[in-house]
Amino acid sequence: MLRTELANQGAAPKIARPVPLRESVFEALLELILTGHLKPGQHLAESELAGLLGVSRQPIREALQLLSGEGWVDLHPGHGAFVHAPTVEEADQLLAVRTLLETESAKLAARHSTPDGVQRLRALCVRGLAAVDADDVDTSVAINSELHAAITELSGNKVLAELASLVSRRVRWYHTPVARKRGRDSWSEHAELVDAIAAADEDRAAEIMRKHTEHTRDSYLEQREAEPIESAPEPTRRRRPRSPK
Amino acid sequence: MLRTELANQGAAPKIARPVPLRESVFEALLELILTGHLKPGQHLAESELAGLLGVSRQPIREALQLLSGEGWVDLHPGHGAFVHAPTVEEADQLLAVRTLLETESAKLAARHSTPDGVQRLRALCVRGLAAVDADDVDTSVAINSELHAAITELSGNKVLAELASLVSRRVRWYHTPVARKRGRDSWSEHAELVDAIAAADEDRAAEIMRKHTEHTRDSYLEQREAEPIESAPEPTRRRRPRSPK
DNA sequence: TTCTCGTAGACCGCCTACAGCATACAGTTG
DNA sequence: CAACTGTATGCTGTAGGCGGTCTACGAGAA
Repeated sequence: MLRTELANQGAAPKIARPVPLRESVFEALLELILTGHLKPGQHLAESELAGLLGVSRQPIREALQLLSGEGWVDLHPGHGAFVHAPTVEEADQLLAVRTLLETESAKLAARHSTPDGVQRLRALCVRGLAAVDADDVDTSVAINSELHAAITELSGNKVLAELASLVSRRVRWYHTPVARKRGRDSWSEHAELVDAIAAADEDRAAEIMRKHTEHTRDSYLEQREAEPIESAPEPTRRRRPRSPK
Repeated sequence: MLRTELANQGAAPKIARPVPLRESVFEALLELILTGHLKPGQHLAESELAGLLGVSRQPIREALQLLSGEGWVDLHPGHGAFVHAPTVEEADQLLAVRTLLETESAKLAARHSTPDGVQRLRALCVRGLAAVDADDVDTSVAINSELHAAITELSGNKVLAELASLVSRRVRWYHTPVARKRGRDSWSEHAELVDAIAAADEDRAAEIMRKHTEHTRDSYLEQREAEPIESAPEPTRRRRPRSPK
């Protein structure tokens, strides 16, 4: 994983707005966190990451700040960065907030629904079902995210869409394996949801979305004990300060 | 405004965890933005700010990243940082999201209300009313924020509280002068709200909060034309790239 | 006059270097 | 054997500097 490799991720040899290194680093580190190569609670030494990615500490620092802003890592001044270690309590709260934001989005999407927008949603539903039929879990999860993002965008409230997107990304960290369990159910709920949006039935859309996200939550809670998130062992080189408060 | 001045803002001569310069810079820049010394749309040259605050460019860069994460400035790769220029559309959306988050917080706060927590809220109401009686608008606004923060914390959902806090801070940028208009009304609504929370009446608390935030919104909308936010004139040294997508 | 092109200046993104603090460990003392 | 202290090492936070790019501006051509 060399520097050139990182910098050229944009494909085009010359881009009008060159993608700053920090964004490539951001993506790379997030990938490492989501795939579990960097475990929750683990201390992230800047020099180490710099060596690993073949860049200097500077872009690493900036990427860590960005990651901190989205809640992926915790920054403890003077102690460095640590991969955020989600607690079960926090996961519950995130899921609750997600339900709140997505429900409102669905309501607004129904209020402002357009034939064009509905058609986009239906297309995503088709692709999602196809992925489930093909047992392609990863694609199914990806399209699921796309669908939810499309609904929040259809709501017309960009601020709401941004927050929902943020929270959803965090949630996905916890419950990706859930999709394996309830793939088909999830997509039939999606179809109903889109129908409600197409009919501009705000209350029904909101209600379906609320139930939908709560189903997802329940599935997550069920299998939480089955496959708990693995954390880094406590003495991970550098300890985080007690009661950071 | 020298470096020593910035670094020693923590008051105590020796702090266990030395506050990194970037956080002091963050506060300083945010203050400059909120007070209008840095106008919306204005280009923020790193060297200039570094000279102004008496630090090197590094902490400035990191502070700008943090500010970007909270939506106060926009970072355009290769073009630098610009003070975020809020549109009326965005303000409306922020206010709508605030209503959503605060309403849910009030509902949860009523559900989880404790005598101890309610007492804290009442104390804040008393102080707030006192500030209004003394015509101390700044203090009134500050305590208003404290009260809302206390309610979101009482909800027991930290994720929700954090988001609500973030959105509220953004909102306050737009409507601080609103408080001047409807100070007393606002605090009588607060009192009702706390009563509902004390009575553990979820629906009533939610409804009061919804109306309360919408009143605030209406007041803001009314005086928006009266005192529009002043922006920096277009040619502010460096232009931001056209249509960043 | 208006458009194009070339040049100069300014600024950003990144790298390297250094000072200071935090942690770990070994030696010492009770 | 346990607790404490001094020292060494690693890491963070900040400074300063370099190369490349973008903007602004003036000269020349249509």
